[in-house]
Amino acid sequence: MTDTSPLVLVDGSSYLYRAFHAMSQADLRNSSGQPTGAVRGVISMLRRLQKDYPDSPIAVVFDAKGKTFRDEMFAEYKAQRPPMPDDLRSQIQPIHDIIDAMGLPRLVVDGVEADDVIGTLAAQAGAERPVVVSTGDKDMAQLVNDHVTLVNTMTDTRMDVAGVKEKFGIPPELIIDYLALMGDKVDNIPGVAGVGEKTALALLQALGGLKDIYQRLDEVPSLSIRGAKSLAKKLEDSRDAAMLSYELATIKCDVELEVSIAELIPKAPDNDALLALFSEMEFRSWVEELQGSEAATDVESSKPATATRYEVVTDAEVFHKWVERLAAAELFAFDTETTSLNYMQARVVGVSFAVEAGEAAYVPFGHDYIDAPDQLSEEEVLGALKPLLEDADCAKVGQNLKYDANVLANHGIALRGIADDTMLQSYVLNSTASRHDMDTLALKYLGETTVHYEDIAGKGAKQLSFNQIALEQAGPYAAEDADITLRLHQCLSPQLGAEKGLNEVYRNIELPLVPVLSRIERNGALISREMLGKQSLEIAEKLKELEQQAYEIAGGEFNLASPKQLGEILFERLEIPVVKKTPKGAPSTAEEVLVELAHDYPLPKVILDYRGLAKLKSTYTDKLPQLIDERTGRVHTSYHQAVAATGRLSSSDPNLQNIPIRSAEGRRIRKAFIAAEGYKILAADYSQIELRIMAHLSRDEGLIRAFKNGEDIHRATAAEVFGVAPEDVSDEQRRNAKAINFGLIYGMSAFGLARQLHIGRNEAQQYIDLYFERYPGVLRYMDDTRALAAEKGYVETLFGRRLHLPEINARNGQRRQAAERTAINAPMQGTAADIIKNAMIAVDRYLIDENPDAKMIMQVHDELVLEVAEGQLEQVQARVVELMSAAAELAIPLEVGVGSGNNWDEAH
DNA sequence: TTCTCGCCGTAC
DNA sequence: GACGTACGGCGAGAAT
Repeated sequence: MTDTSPLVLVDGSSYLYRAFHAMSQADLRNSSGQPTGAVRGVISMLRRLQKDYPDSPIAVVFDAKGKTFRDEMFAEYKAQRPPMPDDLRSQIQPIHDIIDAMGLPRLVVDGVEADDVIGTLAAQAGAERPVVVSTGDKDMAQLVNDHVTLVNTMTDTRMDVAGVKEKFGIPPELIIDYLALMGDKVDNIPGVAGVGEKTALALLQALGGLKDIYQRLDEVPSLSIRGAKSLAKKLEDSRDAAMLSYELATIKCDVELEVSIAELIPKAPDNDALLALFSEMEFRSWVEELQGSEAATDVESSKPATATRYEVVTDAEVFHKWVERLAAAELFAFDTETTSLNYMQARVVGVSFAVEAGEAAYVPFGHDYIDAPDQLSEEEVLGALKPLLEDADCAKVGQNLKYDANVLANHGIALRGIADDTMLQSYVLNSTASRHDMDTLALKYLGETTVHYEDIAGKGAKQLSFNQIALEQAGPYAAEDADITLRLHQCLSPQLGAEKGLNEVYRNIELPLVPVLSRIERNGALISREMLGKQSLEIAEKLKELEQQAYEIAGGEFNLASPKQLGEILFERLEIPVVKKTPKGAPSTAEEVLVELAHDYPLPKVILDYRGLAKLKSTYTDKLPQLIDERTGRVHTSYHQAVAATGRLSSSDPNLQNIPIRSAEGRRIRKAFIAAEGYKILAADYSQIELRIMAHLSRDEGLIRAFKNGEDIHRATAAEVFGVAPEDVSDEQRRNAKAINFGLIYGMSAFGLARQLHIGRNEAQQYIDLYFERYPGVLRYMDDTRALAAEKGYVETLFGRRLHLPEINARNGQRRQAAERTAINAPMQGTAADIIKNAMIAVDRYLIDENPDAKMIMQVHDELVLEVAEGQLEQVQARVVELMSAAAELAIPLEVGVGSGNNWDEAH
């Protein structure tokens, strides 16, 4: 604890109301119906404050029950306030309990309001130490001075003296006068009748405080204020009310308190109590966090926090000492700082390292703000590091090293020797956790609050790039990244090592995939700007026509892209019956609804066509060309390896995994994914991989037989379910069987199937019953999976990847059922993901070892896309199919379909 | 002007 | 309400 850590005073009552109203839309409740929104809001705000001011004394202040001195002063004070809603009242006790368990001092003083307690404590702190008042109440601005700042933790805004002047147009000293003139409807402070915000401000700016205004009443009529003539009389009439309002609005700063600031030190949290309270409220992520960090906090409390030694290295001798140290180390953590998040454009401007926990260095070489100190040169730093970074035997750990590998490649450095990646360690340990970024992991596993990038770089339009950040700030931030990475590694490696299956997924699949993905990303996909541009223009023409048609039918113009406006036109003006509603109760205009309405009305068809084309244009034909890299002429997606809970990759900027294929106009976009001169696009995809996995996992004889015989699986299913010979299966029967097959993979219910097939629920249930009768192994597998999930709390893929299902035993039926559906789907989707990842590693190794003129350019869940020199097409194609088929040993063959052509569409 | 949320639609 | 996993564009309303 230092003397300069600010005293933090939290206006609990103001947050209580604000959180309640902010969260009321969502109507959060736990499964026993207890409302929890305000609890969550208030507690998350306190957690943020704790993180922001870890060493500060703190008080969380609430209004006392019963009358206050203001009520004695003015009987009508706050008389207009409606009684506290029951849903809020019932949340107060839990909030108090949680605050106590968090170890935070909680204050309630009879006869006064929270504001007054806060004002008094702020006054007591005086100039001794800075005070931060956390509140959502603007009235508190009167407390602001050189030592006191206001923070609204819900909106993350701060207000100091200058901030008050900016926001209100007057200094803090005049805030009470301002409130007295204006009055306050909510608190029933009368103010001066007829004076609102504008007039109050003008008066204060022209004449000074309330007393001055009343002394200079004669000057009022000549002021250039609207209604100045009658204003003096209004003021005169309300003189008493104004004086009373002034008293009411004044925060009392001399309340007698039984505690002193020195006593406002947070205690260690009672984690057991917290766990029970969070569990009761069903705050899942906080429960998880507590459970995950138990080990960490235990360790922490038993020994003092390690002091950190972070240095900025600008001296050649010191730098080379570090390099020697890195070379001699068994393992080191490192991180690059760069100019951009775009890995193709980013330049490295500094590198940080850590060898021992708590100690780290940042070596800048590209910071170029005004008056930046002298730094070592890029050549000297990267030149000395290159041998280490490229040495496969020199073990390194990082957080999301794919990014570092990509940017180092921009400097001609090929990163090797990736011993561990903490992001992937965290992901494999618990893929259900929502984020695996370093800040989150540091808090979760180390109990450390890290410096956030936004803290030092700002945010929004005025965000600085890293090379513009002063070394005083950049150094500790960058060094901390390396230090935290190393410490995370020390924490996560043993956890992973203790789980054989998880460790294998991590070692054999995720880690080796990193350099493979890096290469695919950097290879990029060649797309034709011309073709997409032409398509955009043509679509624009068609959209214009459709728009005109829509206006004619609707009898007026409206925004076709607005579901709200469209809903009004369709269901109010045209009086078309509402088929379905959105979860929020608005009439749905979703595709399936419009398709149905299109039978009977002309407008829905036009809207459907419009939407389809507008989507293609904005998301694809307009957007993709913007993402072409200037130098390579290609688009370079980012594959995310720690996002999808099932183990799949995801892709963004651009997302290459949802390029259209189902419509002709959509396929035109695939035609724009072309091969370079002399090359062809090769696309290889697994056929029915998830159903094959289901056959393998369930060991169902019928399903296995069908796949072994190479049958058309949907036709075979139809033959079984509908009791006809395979050759007699009608198109409709096959279509229905296909829907059943997909539905099974997704854990679909009879209701879902009925909706999909537009049949009755009973009929759908009959299909499902028949299916399970014909494929009893599948039924057994599904039952077993649900049971196992409920018992263990997770499900596994064939390769041992785990997916945690915290809600599998939820009392809330809807949530539990959702978890059960995930339990059914995840082993199949996840095993498929494991398999194609294995295949990618194998194909990559083949491309490197045998060096054909070919490269992988895309992965789309069950498909690999390569760009291959024409002369080597057949050879590469054969090998890719072979390697993909051999990526897993199942009870049935893994069939791979393959095609090639001048573009992605032709390759299908 | 910028941010967040809901809705919708694309892929596998 | 009711079918799993993603990403992303747009409108609308809130915050600024």
